Formats: sequence, C-alpha cells, structure tokens
Amino acid sequence: MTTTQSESHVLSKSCQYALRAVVYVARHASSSHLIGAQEMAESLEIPKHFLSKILQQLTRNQLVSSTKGPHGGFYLNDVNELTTIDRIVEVMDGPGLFKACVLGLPECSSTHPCPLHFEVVEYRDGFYHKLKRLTVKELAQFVHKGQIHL
Amino acid sequence: MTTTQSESHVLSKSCQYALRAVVYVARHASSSHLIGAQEMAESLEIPKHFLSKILQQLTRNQLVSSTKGPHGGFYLNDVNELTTIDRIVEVMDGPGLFKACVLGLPECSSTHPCPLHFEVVEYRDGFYHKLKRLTVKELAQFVHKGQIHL
DNA sequence: CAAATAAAGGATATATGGGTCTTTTATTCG
DNA sequence: CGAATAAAAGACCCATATATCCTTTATTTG
Repeated sequence: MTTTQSESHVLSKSCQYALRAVVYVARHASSSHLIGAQEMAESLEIPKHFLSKILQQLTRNQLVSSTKGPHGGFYLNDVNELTTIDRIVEVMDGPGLFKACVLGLPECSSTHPCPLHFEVVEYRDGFYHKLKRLTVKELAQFVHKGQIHL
Repeated sequence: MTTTQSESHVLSKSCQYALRAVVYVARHASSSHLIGAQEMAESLEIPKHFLSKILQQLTRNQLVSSTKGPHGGFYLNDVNELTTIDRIVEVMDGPGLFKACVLGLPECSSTHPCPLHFEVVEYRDGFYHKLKRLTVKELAQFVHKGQIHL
C-alpha cells in the first residue's frame, strides 16, 4: 500500500524565493550599499546558485536592479520599489496562474465553467487582486512591524 | 535570454484527475452499472494507466468503491457520496496544503507570520472551508445545471 | 471448472522543476 | 593596466510528478 502524495503549491519555489529575495533587497539595500547574492542566499537560506538564476531573471525583467564588480550587487530603484507583487509572480510562474482552472481544464470561465468554478473563483480572484494592489515597498514595510519574518 | 517559467498550481494533476473522476463516477455509475477505468479515461481524456493508479489510491482510502471482474468497475456507495472535497485533496496532495505558507516558510502563522500572511490567509482559509463543506454528491449535481462541464 | 474481464499492484520510463558547477562579462581599485 | 570581485550566462545533474507497462488477483459467466 504505497500512498503517494504529489506536492502541490500555489506559487513555485522559484517564485517564493523571488518574493523573499526582493523583500530582502528592499529592506537591506540602498543605492550606496548593494546586496550580493552570496549574503542574500545565506540570510534567507536559499541555495546560492539557484538564487542567482532567479535574481538574473528578475533583473532581466527590470524588477530589480544590479551592478557587477566589486561592491556590486542588487538594489531596487524607485521604479522597482513600486513593482506590484503580481508582476513578480507573473514573471516567475507565468501569466496563466491567475486564470487557470482549479481542475486543470483548458476551457473554464463563467460562461463555460467546471463544476468547482463558481465555488472557488472568488478566492483565486481575491488573491490575485490583493497581489495586484500590493507593492514591494509596502510588503517590505510589513517586516518592520511585530513578529513578521522572512 | 532564457525566461524559464515554472508551472505552479493549487492542486496537483493527480488531484485534479481524481476530482474529475470522482464526479464522473458520481454522475454515471450506480450499484447496477459500474464504470470502468477504460471508459472514464476516454471520456475525461486522462491517461488510462495513470487514472487507474489514482482510482486505486482513492479506493484504498475508501473514497470510491470498486469490484473486479466482468462488469466490474467503480461506483460510489452512500458513504462515498458524502465525502467532502477536502478529503480527496488531502488524500491526493497531503494534509499540508491548506496549512502551508505562501512563501514556503516552515513556520508561518498569525503569531509568527511571513510578510504576506495577513494579506492572503483569508483566501487560503476561505478556499479550504468551502471544500470542507462541499460533498461529492453536491458537486456532481452542479454538472446537471447550465453549461457546466468536466 | 475454464475463459474472459477488470481492478490491484509493482516495476519502470519520461518530463519538469529544482539545484549545482563552470565560464564569461562588466566593474572597481590599487 | 592588471588583479580582484560579483553578476550574467550556459551546461549539466538530481529529485519528483507524471505516465506507461506488465503481472497478479478477484469476479463473473458459460
């Protein structure tokens, strides 16, 4: 009797790492003091090379900024700080996530719904709109307060 | 520039298949007319052998009933029909899903929250409680109405 | 009982996300 | 300029979800 349970998750690990990294950068970096992938990987306990890949991807999509060389590293410019969380998710996990059917059907909408559609849309959409309204800057500020941790 | 987007999902494919299969059985099987994995796989366009495995797992956990041999197949007994959807999800994807942190942190709760915790708990919990209140029987009945499809 | 049927079960293959390693490019500083 | 530093980029490996195949067990029917 082998009870195999597949792992499932709302956000991919890459995306989770990306969000934590961005918040970390928002909190610890400034234009005069950049943060390296090394330090970030250690603090957040994320595999270094994997994190580098993720930061690359974020940089390419202009969600974080970087410079090479000594004292180089990552930081957020004024535009980056106003990135909304849904953008990061979109870049990492693709645009399909917030539109996808719970049951995995290719066609599922209010005009052609799966049996679960009307039962659960509100949670998917609510989640989406929340992330759409939340900026990196705001999210990072939460960390100051109370017991909030990364 | 390789923009790798990992696919993410709330429910694993196995779980999605499981839910669709159970609803299919609820709608098409009766104690006098069982449904075979073959027919189900074709109708739902799910790989047959993979579906068989899933049905096995559901049967072992007594969420569906089955008999072997000619005219054998799957059906739901009175108890099976009252299974709530969250049970199926739990059996397929494990119990962790509805408790898991969005950011993947091992410790995350209202007393020790991640930055996103209070922003999104309501959607995770709302989703969970919805599935907890919904039975297979009820879900299957939705399919009768309107344009709902599997 | 024998043959046929279909689920149960186990072993194995494939695809993908996750993770590692090495080389190249850009930048800083002595 | 040359050495050191750190990101960018590409190749590669590993674990797991997904998918397939084959054998065994149970049940029905002639």
